[in-house]
Amino acid sequence: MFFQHHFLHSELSKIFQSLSRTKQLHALIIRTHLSCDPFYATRIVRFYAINNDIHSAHNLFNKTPQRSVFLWNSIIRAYAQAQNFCEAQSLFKTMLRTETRPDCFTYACIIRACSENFNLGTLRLVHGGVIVSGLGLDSICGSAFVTAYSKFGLVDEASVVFHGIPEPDLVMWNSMISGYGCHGFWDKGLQLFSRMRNEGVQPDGYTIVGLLSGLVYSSLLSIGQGIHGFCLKSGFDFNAHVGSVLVSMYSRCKCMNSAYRVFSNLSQLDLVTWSALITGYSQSGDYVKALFFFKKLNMQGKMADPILIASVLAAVAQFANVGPGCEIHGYVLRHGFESDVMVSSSLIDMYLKCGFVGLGIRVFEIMPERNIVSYNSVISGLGLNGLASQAFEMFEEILEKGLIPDESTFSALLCACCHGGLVKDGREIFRRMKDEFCIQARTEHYVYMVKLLGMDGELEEAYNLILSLPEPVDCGIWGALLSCCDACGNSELAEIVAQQLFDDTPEKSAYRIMLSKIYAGDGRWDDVQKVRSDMTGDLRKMPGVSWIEASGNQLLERCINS
DNA sequence: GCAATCTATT
Repeated sequence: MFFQHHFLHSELSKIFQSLSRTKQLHALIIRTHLSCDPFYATRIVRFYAINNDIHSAHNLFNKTPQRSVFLWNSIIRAYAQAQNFCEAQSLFKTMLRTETRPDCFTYACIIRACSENFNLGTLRLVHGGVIVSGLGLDSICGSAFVTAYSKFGLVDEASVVFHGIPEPDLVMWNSMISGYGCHGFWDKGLQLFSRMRNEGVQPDGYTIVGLLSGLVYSSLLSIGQGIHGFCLKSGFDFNAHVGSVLVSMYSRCKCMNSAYRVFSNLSQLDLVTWSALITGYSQSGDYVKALFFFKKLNMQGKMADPILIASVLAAVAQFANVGPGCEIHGYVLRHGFESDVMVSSSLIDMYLKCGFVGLGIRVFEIMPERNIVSYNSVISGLGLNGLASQAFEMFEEILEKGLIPDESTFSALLCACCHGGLVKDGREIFRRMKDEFCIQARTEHYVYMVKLLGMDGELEEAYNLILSLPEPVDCGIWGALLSCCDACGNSELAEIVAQQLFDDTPEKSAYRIMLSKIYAGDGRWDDVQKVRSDMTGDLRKMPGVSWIEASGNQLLERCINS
């Protein structure tokens, strides 16, 4: 008997990565009549869950009469991790009717499940339950609440929970800093970081990740560099997660040299880090490097995932060059990614942006399963290629199939109307979006409406539409009207619109260039001179360069604007 | 003894 116990303990201390080993161990425990012991049952339930055999885990749970809080937590967690929130919740409710009281870990698991399941109502109920059960000031439950409320975008509520805990632990600080970071409140995150250090709490990798994730604009580069400096001093740059977030921070800031430097110094590179680098090159317009690193990844025998493939295809689609896109299509077929909705939608997008409408539609037609994202890709691509009537046919198909159009669907349709000059259809679809589908118009929708009206000469109506919007109006919307004034040669309205833009965004030179161009068209050279002389230093426009590839030759076209 | 709250790429 002693031997058996000794043997079992040494076996249990190993991590069971294989289902067959778990089954062997389970059989052994049944033979030794230990299967009713909640200690062994908990371990085996956990092993089954790790090996994705939730059925066996549940069976064992059912057969164990004495259920400790550990055993309950294991089975609830197993369902929550398998995304079966219904079963997790129903087990939790059953648990509440037993004598075993849920502890902070039970609640933490349920709280997380509520946020992953987007169930705010249940989250609030659970919050009440936690307070009633006397765990209202517990920092483990508190951290889970801070994270959950943040995921719902309710950062203020998260902060109320955080400030209600008298002695926050490190995880609690980290949860709040991440909450701020995820919603772009990098300044509040930094303030909290400095408070935390003043109170003598040492940050860890999670803290740094939370801080860095808030830096989403290239104007925040120097803040990111400061945090990077702190990482170097504190030795956090060896942390794989921190390294990966540094790569993506520099990528977002379009600072690819630094991104690559961090990347090349990392000792363990996983797919997320590779993706961060490749996406960075893709989004900063360097598709050659994006493809180069994609190939390098493959040469190391690592397999890309749908997210990375979509990102590389987006890089290729920015250029009217279908060759590399076809190569990636081959890769997709070879590795069996064609059934992934995200991959197929990116392929459609790529082919249509490169002007290969037939190929894009073909990919769409053979997709086994189409969702609203795939339809949106097709509609937007058809619109770009001037095929507005086909775009509207697709819209009808969405409705026939019972799919629900979203904001992007209407964006794509309005864009199609702009390209085709379909003012009447544009007005109608804009009205239906609001009245019939109860979708609130966003900036991009107004930009398209203003363009559509303005290009048709209805400048006054476009202007009145903007005036009817609540303040502050996005500069993209005013900018759209300004370019319409340019196209219609209306310098009178252009002056009013431009003044609005100069007040809102004095640092953007594009609008000043546009106004000077409008004056020039009117022959008002004195005014041209005045606008130009207002532009000093950084506001001066760089000469534009653009190129297209035609039958293998690069045609370089240089336009001197200054 | 066992379960264990907070991290990165679209």
